Amino acid sequence: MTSTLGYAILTALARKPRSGYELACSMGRPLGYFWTARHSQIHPELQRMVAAGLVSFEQVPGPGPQRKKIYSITGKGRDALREWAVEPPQARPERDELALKAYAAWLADPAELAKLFQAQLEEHERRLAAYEDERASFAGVPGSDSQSFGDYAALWCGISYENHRIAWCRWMIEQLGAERAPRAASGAAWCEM
Amino acid sequence: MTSTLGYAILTALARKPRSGYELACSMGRPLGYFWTARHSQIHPELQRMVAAGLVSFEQVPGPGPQRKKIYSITGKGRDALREWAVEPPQARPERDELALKAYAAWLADPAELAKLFQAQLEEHERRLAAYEDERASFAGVPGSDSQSFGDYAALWCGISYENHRIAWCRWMIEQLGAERAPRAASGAAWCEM
DNA sequence: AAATCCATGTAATTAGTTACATGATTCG
DNA sequence: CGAATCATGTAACTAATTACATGGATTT
Repeated sequence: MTSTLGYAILTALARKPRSGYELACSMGRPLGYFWTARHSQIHPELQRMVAAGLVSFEQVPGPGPQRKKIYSITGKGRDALREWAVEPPQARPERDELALKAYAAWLADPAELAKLFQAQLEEHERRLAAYEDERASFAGVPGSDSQSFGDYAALWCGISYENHRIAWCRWMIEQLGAERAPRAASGAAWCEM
Repeated sequence: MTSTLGYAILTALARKPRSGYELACSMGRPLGYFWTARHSQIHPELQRMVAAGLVSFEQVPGPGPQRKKIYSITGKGRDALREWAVEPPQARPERDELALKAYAAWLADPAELAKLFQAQLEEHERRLAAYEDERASFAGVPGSDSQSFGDYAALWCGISYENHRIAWCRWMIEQLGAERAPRAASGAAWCEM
């Protein structure tokens, strides 16, 4: 019915009403970890969704030229979101530029590539630490019918993903460091996390 | 210099010369696992890259209206690829529709959502099995200066990713099955793979 | 006074998908 | 003889980014 961005907006509005600005810049934690959009994409999308009856808005006198709009999800929007949530995701092909660089690793300078993977590793370690901090604020797994279950489930996914990425970066750095030295297949340790 | 698609094409042509058709449909294993494009995107890109001197082509009498073109990477193309390989990847924001659905899980029907994650789980298990098959054809880790190191590195990434995804899907199914029953935080087993 | 934040929009461009268009060869 | 495969291209459209444009309120 709407684009995936539309549903991303609906998941945010289902939690609490927001302005387009808030949607755009608080497309940081946790939503921004798995879906992002700029305000230039969000504002037109909100207009379409108002026209489709999925969201409504209310003008409030916020700063700026007095034209702050607070958007809320409508009953129709909530129904659409509920239906969408259980439909299979449209298989968007994975595009992983770092994997592509790894695929071309054999003709690159190993030391330079190792530096690149080191920087990526540190970035993923930073993200993992931030996710772990957030996880620490949960006392046990929320029930699957509670709002915070969504937060927790997405966080679980993020932590698992960062762990995978960290393991791969470490392995790459190790391999690139061990230039020319003969390597044994590391047996049971292969792909171990 | 070129788009990322251009570099994806160069990584393929650096291994062996190919026609546009072969590039398009053999953007299956292993390249297709982390970068894909349709022929309608590949043909114009090849034309641009010929103009930029990154690839060259040779007409050969293949089937069809005799106009099969075999593209090869040029010295300039190889240099560009070498440089690109060690540059930091442009952070393209992650867009994960399944994580988005998980984030909206609290207002969806748990049984239906579990079915969805079950289907995803099976898909990832199929892929993992295919990757493991490919991995079995390697006798140890190739040296980082050999062409097959690229294959192996990308495969490692793929296997690790599928393992992460499988673990998350299993956890989601478990949580969605345990409707309403009180859940203990599964302690040390949290996010365990 | 300048910078930053809050706030909303439009325009231009790039990337990517789907559909349209053509045509020879090979296999059943 | 029809379907699938090999082969190359263009056109239309959707999604997303970057840049342009405006302007009040708050902080330094």
